[in-house]
Amino acid sequence: VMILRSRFLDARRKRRNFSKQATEVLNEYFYSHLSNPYPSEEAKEELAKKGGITVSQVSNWFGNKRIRYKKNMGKFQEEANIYAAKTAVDATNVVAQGNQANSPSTP
Amino acid sequence: EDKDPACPSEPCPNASATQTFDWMKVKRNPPKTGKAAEYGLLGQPNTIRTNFTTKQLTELEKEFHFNKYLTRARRVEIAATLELNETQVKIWFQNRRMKQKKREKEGLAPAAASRSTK
DNA sequence: GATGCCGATCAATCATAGCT
DNA sequence: GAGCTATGATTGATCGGCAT
Repeated sequence: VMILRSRFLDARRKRRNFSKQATEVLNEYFYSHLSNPYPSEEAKEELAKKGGITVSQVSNWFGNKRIRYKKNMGKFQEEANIYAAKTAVDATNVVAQGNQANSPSTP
Repeated sequence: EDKDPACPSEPCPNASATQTFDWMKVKRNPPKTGKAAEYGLLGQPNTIRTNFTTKQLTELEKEFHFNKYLTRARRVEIAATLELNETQVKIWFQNRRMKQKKREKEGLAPAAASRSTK
């Protein structure tokens, strides 16, 4: 039965890629928090504002990003390096003081 | 204990540079939706995501419009009628409620945004 | 102690965008 | 224009926490 498998009730039609700015903001956060890329509701709102997208879209983006990143880490290495260079903040672990603003890796 | 002091600065020539954090190792248990998985021997029965038919979705949607929450009795009834687990019906309603909430929340200020709504 | 709901997330899939 | 990959959205089901 080739029943209408078409989910002709999907809003996914007519999808539009995010702007360069939005993608930039999202990736910046993702790679600067690679140890725990789970933005809080507040952080999501902030990212949504900066990127000019909705909070749901931010959630979707992180959901997809996390899954796809761990599915094929190698594929994102290059991208990771690019963004790693332009970041420094790390709010998750809070390794106390004495951390350089150089490399994201843990001393 | 599983810290690998990879190469901090400098893109070391060693394969993957970035370390693997816990979240990357998270694995979800496969859906035990089965009930038909009783013959879980031989080939793998079906521990996969169930695909609801249009008919089932239509009925569920209809019921949802009538009641956002189900009583035990109603759930049993619907599950039997649609040939689904009680759990599947329960979960469907939970997800449906969340979807409803999400839509209401967003459908309140789609685009536009003349002045930062705050 | 079991059961339901919520909020967040996962994981697979859909459908389109975009490049070759 | 087909073919393939990248990507945003949807959704059945899981996880942890809290309430009953």
